[in-house]
Amino acid sequence: MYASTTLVLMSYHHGNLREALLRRAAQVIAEGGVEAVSLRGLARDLDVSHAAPRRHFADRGALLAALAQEGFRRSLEAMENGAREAGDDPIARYRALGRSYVRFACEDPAYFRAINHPEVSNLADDALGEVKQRWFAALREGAEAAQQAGWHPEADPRALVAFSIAGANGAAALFADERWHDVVGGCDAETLADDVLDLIVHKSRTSAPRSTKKTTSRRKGRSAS
Amino acid sequence: MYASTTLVLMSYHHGNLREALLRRAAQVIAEGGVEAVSLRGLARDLDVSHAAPRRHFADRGALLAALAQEGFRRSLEAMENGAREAGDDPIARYRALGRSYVRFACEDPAYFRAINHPEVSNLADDALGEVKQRWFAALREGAEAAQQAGWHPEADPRALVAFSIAGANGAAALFADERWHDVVGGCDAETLADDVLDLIVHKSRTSAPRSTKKTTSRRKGRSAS
DNA sequence: CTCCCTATGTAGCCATTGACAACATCGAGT
DNA sequence: ACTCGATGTTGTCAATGGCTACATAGGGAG
Repeated sequence: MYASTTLVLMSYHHGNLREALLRRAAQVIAEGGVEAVSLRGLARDLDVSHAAPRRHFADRGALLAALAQEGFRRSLEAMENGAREAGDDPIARYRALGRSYVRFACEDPAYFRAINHPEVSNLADDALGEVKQRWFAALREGAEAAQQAGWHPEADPRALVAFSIAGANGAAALFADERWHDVVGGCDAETLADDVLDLIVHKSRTSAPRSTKKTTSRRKGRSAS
Repeated sequence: MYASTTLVLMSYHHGNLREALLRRAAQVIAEGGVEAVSLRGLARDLDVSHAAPRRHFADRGALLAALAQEGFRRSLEAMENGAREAGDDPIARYRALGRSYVRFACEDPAYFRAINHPEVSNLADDALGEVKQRWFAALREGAEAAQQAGWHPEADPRALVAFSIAGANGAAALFADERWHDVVGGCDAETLADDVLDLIVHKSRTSAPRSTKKTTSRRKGRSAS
């Protein structure tokens, strides 16, 4: 459980409370949503006083902002890795970008929720804003490259980006949010996600007409509510 | 301001507190988001005691659920009207369905937020669940009809519905959420929404290749942040 | 007409939470 | 050895949700 990085001095008060808070907060979000995160609750869980978190986060919003920032970083990393593995075709890369985002949302709902929670979106946090901009830039660049490679050449580039974000976020929410569990219930999330992504970024479909798809052997959880 | 239905007896304690609470709550959401809604705050705004709302809503969640229910009703009504006006072509009707939803989200962000707030999504409210099911059914039926009319005939119907919901909700969020104001800032929301909808439900494009579009003379607000 | 009963609103209470201030302690650098 | 900054602790306050007991208005039964 304690795979911490730099030989934590557990002798002192706590060690690295900041990281512990973020970790625990992510757990809490995964279990009960962003609403379930309370500074005092985290403090209790970590056996520190109720005011200890304040030394690391000015208020609840700051903690959520840090969490969202981490979420953007992770998701961006996943998206870049996905695009890299997808090869050179810009359209395939862009599809992989989106697919990686959806996968990230499914595998780490906590960070996805942190990113997309309205309470977090309204925060004015410089560091968070900066990461968000980078995230958005990656998407925009991917969309532009894909368009130049022939993806919806006639469309307004801004609409393409909006469409992509809308689709990707919507698809991700479909699987990561409690909200849709009953709607998509009973489906294999991986296959469904692939199909939805195909509808967003028309795959070069050289292989099969959907159903002989077998890229989907990772996991099938999160389908039955 | 008091266009109430059944001759309210203002002599008594308040009249129809329930409706007043819902109305005021919608205002508060529009101004400060769902988080800003507090039972006591509403009670203060309406000059009743802090426990009065409890006579009409068991708890905060019940009020939000009622609000979301109203939101689903309104949005469904808007969508059905939009589809009706769109004529007979199932694809055009489906596009109008989505377009109406996005327009609803832009014009009445309060209800859109109430519908989509994670805190509300997790509520177990029977009436709300029932309306949500009807909303979803309308979308599914529209998607099925559109598919039979030639929209993505090769796709998995479930993926089509998921794609539609994802796209519509994502697009709506793009315009109704604070979150994306900086991203879509500077664009004309109506045109952008039309373009995004075109990307979701490929319009029968008999008119022009995008830009001579002039269906968009309603309003242009909500583009500059 | 009076009495009771239900719907609705009120007043008071308590636990939880976020936020703040004052104080305590560890440990590093002078 | 002393000081000081970083980190935690205790105490406090206001706001909130939720609960219970109480009040009041008005309608219906006798």
